[in-house]
Amino acid sequence: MTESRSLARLAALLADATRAAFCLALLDGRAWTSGELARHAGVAPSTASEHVTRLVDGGLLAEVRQGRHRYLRLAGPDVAHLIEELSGHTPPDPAPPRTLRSERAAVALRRARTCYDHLAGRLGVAVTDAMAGRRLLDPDGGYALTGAGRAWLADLLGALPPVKTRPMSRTCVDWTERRPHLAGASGAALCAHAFDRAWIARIGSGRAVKVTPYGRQALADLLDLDTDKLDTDRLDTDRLDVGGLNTDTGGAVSR
Amino acid sequence: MTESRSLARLAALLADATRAAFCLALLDGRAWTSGELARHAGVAPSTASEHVTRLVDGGLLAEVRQGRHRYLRLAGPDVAHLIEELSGHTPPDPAPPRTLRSERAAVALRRARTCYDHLAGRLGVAVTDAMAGRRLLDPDGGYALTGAGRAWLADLLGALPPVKTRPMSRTCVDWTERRPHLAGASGAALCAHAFDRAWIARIGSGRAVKVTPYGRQALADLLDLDTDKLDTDRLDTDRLDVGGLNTDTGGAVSR
DNA sequence: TGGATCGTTCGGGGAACGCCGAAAGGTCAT
DNA sequence: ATGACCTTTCGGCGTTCCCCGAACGATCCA
Repeated sequence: MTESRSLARLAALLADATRAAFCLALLDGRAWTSGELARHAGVAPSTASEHVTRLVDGGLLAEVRQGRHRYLRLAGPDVAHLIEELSGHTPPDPAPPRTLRSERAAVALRRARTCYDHLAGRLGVAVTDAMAGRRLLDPDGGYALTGAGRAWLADLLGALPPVKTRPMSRTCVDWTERRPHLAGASGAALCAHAFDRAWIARIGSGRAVKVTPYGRQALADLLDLDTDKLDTDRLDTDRLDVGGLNTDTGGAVSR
Repeated sequence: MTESRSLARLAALLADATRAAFCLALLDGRAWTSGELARHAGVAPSTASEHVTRLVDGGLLAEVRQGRHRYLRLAGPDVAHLIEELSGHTPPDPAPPRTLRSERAAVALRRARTCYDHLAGRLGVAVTDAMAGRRLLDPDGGYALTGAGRAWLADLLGALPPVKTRPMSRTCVDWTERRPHLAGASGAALCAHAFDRAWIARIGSGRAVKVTPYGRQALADLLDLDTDKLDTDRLDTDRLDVGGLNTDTGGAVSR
C-alpha cells in the first residue's frame, strides 16, 4: 500500500504531457536550460519552472545552476533507461508529420540519433545487427558481449569501459524501430568513440546525428556496414508504417 | 509533442495509487477478479470497475469474462517488466511494517516470491548467483545464458524454452533486494519447472512462495544451493535496512 | 422463482492539477 | 548604474481526476 503510493508518485511525474516532453527532449543526454525546455514544450517559463522543480525533487532530473541559467539533465543512465522503456511501450504514433520541416526532421531522427548516451535509430540498429552478425554480440543472450566482442571493443577503444552500477551491455528497444540496439556501458563508450573520431556529428540542436565521410569509411572497415543503406531501409519500413496509405506524399516530401 | 502525449497517457495509468496497487498485485502472474482487486486496494467495487476499465483500454491489463466474474491479468511479460522496472526506481520504503501479521508477510515476501512468471526475492537472487558462479550465466554480459548454461537448461527441462518476442534471459532488479535476478524466457521456464516438480509452492494467496523439502534437496543437488541460508541472509540485510534501529523487535518478530 | 453475489453505470462532491500573467529577484553586459 | 535577460513566486481560473453511494443488469445457486 505504501509501495503503490511511491510507484504512483513516480509515474505521476511522467503523467503530464509537458513534463514528458521535457524528459524526451533531455534524452539527447545534454543539459537544457529551463527556458529552452519551456519553448520546446510551448508553455510559459513560469509553468516550466514549476515542472522542472518537481522533476528534480522527484529525482528524475539533476540541475546545475550557473549564473542566471538553470541547466537540467537526466539524473543518470538509469533514468534514461526508464524513459526509453516507457516510450517503447507506447502505441505506435498514428499522426503523420504535417509540415515539410517536421517531416525532414522526423526522417533524420529515424535514420540516426542518440538515445541518451548511445546510438539509436536505423544506424543504432544496423550497428547492433552487424556486431551480432560477427558474433560480437549474442542475440540469444540479451545481446551480451561475447568473448570476441569484448576483445574487439577493447582493441577499438584501448580498454573496456569501466562498469560500476550499470550493465556492460544491454538492449534498448527503440521508439521508431521497435528493434533492440546496443545500450549500456559498451553502447555509451562506442557512441562516445564515434563522436571523438568524428564518425558522427550532431545535426542542429536535437538528437539527430549524421554519419560523416570518415564515419562512413570507418564503419565499412570495422563492420562491413554500408551506411548508405540506411535510406533504403527507411523506404521499406515507411511502406509498412503507413499501411499502404499515401506513400506518394511520404516519399516525395522525404526527398 | 504527440510523442510526449502518449508517454504521458501511459504513465498516467500508473500515476494513481489504486491502479498502481492493482498492477503490483497482478505481478503475481495470476488472474484476479475485479472485486478481489477492489478489496485488496480498499476501494468500492464501482471505483475498481472504472480503474480496471481504464487499465484494460490502455493495454496494460487483459480481461477474461466468465459468468459474473471479470478476471484480470497483466497483458503480458512486457507489461510486467515495465511495472518491475518502475518499482525498481522507487525510493526505498521508509515505513516499517506495523502489525505482526504484516511483518510475517513481509518477511516471507523478501525470502521468496514470484515476480510475474519468474523467481524473485532472496531465493531468486540466490539461484541467479549460484548459476553465475557455475558459469551458467555471464554476469558481465547482462546475465545472459552461456553455452554451458544453455546446455544445462536444456538438460533440465528437456528442451530450451521457445523464444518469440521476449529475450531468452534478462535481469530484473527487484524491489527488496536491489540486485539482479534471472528473468526472461529462461527465468520463466525455470520457475514453471520448479512449480511442476513441487520444488516450491505458494503460501496463501499472495506472491510469496516457500521451498518444499523436495525443492531443498533438488536445489542443493543442482546448484549446491543451501536454501536454509536464505534466513541468515535475511538477518544480515535486515540489519542494513533499519540502519541499526530496533533490530531487536525485527529479529524477535520474524522468528 | 427468489435471493445472493458480482459487476457496471450514473450523478455529484471534493481535491489536485496545469496553466497563465503579473510582479519581483538575480545575473550579466554595456 | 541601467537595461536586458533568465528564472521564480504568487494568485486565480478552469479542468480533470478520484471517490463514493444508489440503482440497475447479469449470473449462479437453491
